Amino acid sequence: MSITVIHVAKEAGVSRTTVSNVFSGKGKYSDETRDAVLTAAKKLGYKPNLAARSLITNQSRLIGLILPSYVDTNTLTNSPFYNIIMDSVYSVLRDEAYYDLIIFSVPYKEKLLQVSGWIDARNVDGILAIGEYDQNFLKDLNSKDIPVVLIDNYSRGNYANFSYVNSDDETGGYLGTQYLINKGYKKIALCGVELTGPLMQKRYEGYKRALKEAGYKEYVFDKSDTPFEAGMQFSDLLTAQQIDAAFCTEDMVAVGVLHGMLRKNVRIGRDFGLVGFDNIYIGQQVFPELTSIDQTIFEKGETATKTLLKILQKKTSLGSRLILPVSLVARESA
Amino acid sequence: MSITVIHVAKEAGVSRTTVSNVFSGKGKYSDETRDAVLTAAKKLGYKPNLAARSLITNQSRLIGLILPSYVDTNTLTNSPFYNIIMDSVYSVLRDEAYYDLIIFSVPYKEKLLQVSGWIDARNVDGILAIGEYDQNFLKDLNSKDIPVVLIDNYSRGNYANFSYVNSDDETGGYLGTQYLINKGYKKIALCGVELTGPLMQKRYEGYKRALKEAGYKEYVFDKSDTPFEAGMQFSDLLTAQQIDAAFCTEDMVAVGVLHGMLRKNVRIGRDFGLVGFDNIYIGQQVFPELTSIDQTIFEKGETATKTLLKILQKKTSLGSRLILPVSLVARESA
DNA sequence: CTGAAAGCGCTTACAG
DNA sequence: CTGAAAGCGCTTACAG
Repeated sequence: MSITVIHVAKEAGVSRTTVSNVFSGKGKYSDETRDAVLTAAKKLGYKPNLAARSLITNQSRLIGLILPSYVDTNTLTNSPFYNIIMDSVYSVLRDEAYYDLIIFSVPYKEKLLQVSGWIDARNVDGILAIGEYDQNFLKDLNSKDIPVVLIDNYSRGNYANFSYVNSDDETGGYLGTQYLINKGYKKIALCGVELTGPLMQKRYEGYKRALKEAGYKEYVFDKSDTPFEAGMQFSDLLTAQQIDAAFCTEDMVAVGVLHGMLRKNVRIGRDFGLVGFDNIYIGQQVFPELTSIDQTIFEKGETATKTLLKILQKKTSLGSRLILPVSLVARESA
Repeated sequence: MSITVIHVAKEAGVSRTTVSNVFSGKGKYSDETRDAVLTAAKKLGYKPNLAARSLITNQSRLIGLILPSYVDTNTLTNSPFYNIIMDSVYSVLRDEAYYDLIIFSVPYKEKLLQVSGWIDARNVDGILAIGEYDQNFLKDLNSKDIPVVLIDNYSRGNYANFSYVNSDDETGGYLGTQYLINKGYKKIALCGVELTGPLMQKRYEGYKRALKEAGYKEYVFDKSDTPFEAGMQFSDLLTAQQIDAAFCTEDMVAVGVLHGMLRKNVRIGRDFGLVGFDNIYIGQQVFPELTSIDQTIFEKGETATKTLLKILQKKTSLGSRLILPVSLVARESA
């Protein structure tokens, strides 16, 4: 037996309509009426039941966050990136409007259909999705008729319900590589994990452009492993081929390269130049500290969330494509 | 206009009661009936509306996860610990039962009341809470009449709806310190952040016990800062006082000490011994790698979630107090 | 197994 | 502003 509008109405001596109006901020009522309702509600410990409200308004006040994780189940553990995004999403949701966050992690491609079902069942109001997904899933998302904001997704196609927030990955690749060139390094490698993905391709393109301008040769190292492990293994290949600098497409790869190089007594920042991408905290915790491309992850998450909120509040329309600037943060590794 | 039980019933040629029974797995129906219902539902794209179901069953199939964060808003970003917990919670929820996860982060003490309201509004079925909270909030949680499983909470008191999952923190403190003693270090410091908290006190007690057995003197360093920053600053104090080893109550502090020491050209693992607590991944990513107390964080989250699920399924009762074992993982820093 | 009926707690027109 | 009424989509007895 929970406390409902009926009890509050009785206690406050008003109609349930008025109670409803006060709590939803709709309709008209005097200040005294509002106070009476609020006092009664407080006295009885009344909280509107969101499920009941959801049933009639067809709004759940729930935002779904979709995280990809094809490698293993430990998405958050292995990717500081996602943590920052979650923090930023949460900080906006908490401050700007009353929406709760519900997480849908996608560990295997086979689960995509299931995720789609979960979204329907919860009647989620809007979706935030990070990364790349296959076309069928995107088509499915788009067909749900709710706004979707994609972070770091480069898919093309006609998705009327999508908006996009990306970073200027190509410029990042260019800046990182150019920095190494300016520092005097000659044999500059690109190191990354699954470079075939569209996002990594952008960073790769930036690398190419900088090398081309300088007339340098490409050395590309790609591996399908956890970023840190891949980096460790790259360090063997890099020394074997007498490469003297590496631009890594993500910081965790750079941390792996750093670890491997230090183990070989290579003097990082002098005999070997290292630049990462992401500018996550671990880059400042390792020693020597990592030079990196800052992609303002927190702001990216904030921007995406605010975009979604604006669409939900009908203050803007769908279809925007934002590209956030990047910058180089020079530290000790190059 | 969404597809409801009525449409499915009509399509399958059965009653809505039967459709409901099939989807909830209750009542009796033949295999043919079930197939007919499922076929019709699939054809129409029917998904049960959880809000409607919730309204009548008074179950939301939602688990609330409460994370504390008094320092700043970036809970997840700064604490790899929480990420592992979230991954583990999610992995159990996904595999064992259909529950969705809804996150309630508590950035400021003033927001605790608000969190309480959110829990009520969403009619959450059960709660997972990490860390310490003030007594009023705990009392409030307990009064909600839903099961609560606390991780790393040492509060005493009569909370009928609580269950606890902890690690053997005292033993961890003992093992870490004893290891340094056995390695021949003489002046062994304890370094931590906000050591007055009950959890850190346990680790401190273990440190004390080991020192006492060896007849060594205590050197305690406590600071209220982010763990890494505190560690960096400890490194100055440690060298100034010619301490030759440190047991840190959390890995991130140890990483800070390590960074500071390396910057001073101290040979870690030889001239200075360093042991952390948590055994998070960063301990294997820094060089030299960190010796640490493994507190099986992932298993702790799994255990807590499974405990909650069992209580919800009435397969066990409330009030259990589990203490998970810890062990020392020797690496390079001591 | 079925079908009609009641009801979960709320919001939404609508006539006053 | 109020109050009676309908209805969101589901589940739950209950009589058959």
